[in-house]
Amino acid sequence: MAQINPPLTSGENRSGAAQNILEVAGQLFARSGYDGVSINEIANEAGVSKANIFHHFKSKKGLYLAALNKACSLSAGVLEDNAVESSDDSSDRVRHFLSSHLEVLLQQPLATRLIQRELLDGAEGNGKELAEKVFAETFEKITDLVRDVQAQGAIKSSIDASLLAFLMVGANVFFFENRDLMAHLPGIDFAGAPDRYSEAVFELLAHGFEGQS
Amino acid sequence: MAQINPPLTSGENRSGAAQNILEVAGQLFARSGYDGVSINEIANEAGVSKANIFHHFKSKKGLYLAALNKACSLSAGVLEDNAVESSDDSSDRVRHFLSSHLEVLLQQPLATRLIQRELLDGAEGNGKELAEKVFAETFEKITDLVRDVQAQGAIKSSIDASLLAFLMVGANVFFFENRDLMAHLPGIDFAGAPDRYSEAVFELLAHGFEGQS
DNA sequence: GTCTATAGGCCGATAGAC
DNA sequence: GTCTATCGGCCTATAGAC
Repeated sequence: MAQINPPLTSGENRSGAAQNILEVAGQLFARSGYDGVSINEIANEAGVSKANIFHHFKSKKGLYLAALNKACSLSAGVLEDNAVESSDDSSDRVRHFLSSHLEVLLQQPLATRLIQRELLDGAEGNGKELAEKVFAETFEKITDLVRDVQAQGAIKSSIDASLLAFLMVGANVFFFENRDLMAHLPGIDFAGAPDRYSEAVFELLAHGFEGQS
Repeated sequence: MAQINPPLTSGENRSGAAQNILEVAGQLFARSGYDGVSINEIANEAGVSKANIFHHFKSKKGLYLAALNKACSLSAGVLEDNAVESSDDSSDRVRHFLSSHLEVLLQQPLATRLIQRELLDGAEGNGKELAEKVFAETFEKITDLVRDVQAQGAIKSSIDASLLAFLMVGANVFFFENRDLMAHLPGIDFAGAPDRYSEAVFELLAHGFEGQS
């Protein structure tokens, strides 16, 4: 299937110095947000001069968008091959998606955080559409998967596929966002254990909490 | 029951002008984050001079913390009376908590957003502990509720109460965070309908997606 | 309590040498 | 491509009149 939109660059066309700047900028933007980082800080951390940054990127916003672009490219690309392919028996595909989606989020915490941050405070017209596209694509992918499994009869036909997809993505994103906070909450035994979390979420979503077992 | 910690002030002890400043600051900080708002902007929006802000609040950070404090007070207080009290039959309490918790989030979008933002990018040592306390208290409240209902037999004993509580809070927070984005996603019919969302989430969590119904 | 005026510093961005 | 030096502006915060 051909790419329709211009491919996200993710920075591999740039010189070594530019790549270094881009990576450092991504880290700092993910940590502190666009307004919370100065070009000076990026320059110091990257070991280059401020002017050099403006040589490789036309403005602070341009640098930020390049970093966001790279993050979106990373985040969208990995899920592609990982989660939809396991064409075993039907309901295992849902289980597999849940765990590998969370794995993707956790393996690229900076990219995930940058995208989450952009969804939270992105001003309309900057990179927000980019982040929203990544979100929408993930969401549609899993909705399709749910509908597929549903057609095979392993998910009740009365279930709203969009809702189930939304809850699955939400469960994973919420885990990612609060993984540090969870660690010092009492009585949570899945805090540092995403695999156990994924499995427990699947069991709960599959069978529900009502009953006597 | 006596308050142990010093009560969150929520701003009602302040003069009219100070309250006005505090409210405007809360709105702008919620929208753009701490670094994304200047004292000048707050002063203009509030119709006072910059110096007047520093008369009522000792610093920008002090103003921010006051706004965060107010938001935490609002967010923690409302849930108190609203959700745990309905002592009807057991599993209805879970349903009721789900919908009224979401209602609280949506009725105070600025406070909710300010707290969510602080959880995302708060530097350790500013107001992050405050926001974490609000989160932790909500979480413990619902965990207790789940355990309670579980003891009455309406929730399987095999379910991890912490996990169910985590998922419920997460489902609501995720809805809140993405309610604007959802509106232009295809195939979501619960986008502008939190009540329908709450009910559907309850049904799914209660009975699961597996089966033939 | 509220204002105008201003201090002192860091900001994003540019000029120009090498 | 990389640097030093610098510009004009906006920032937080303060001084001091009223």
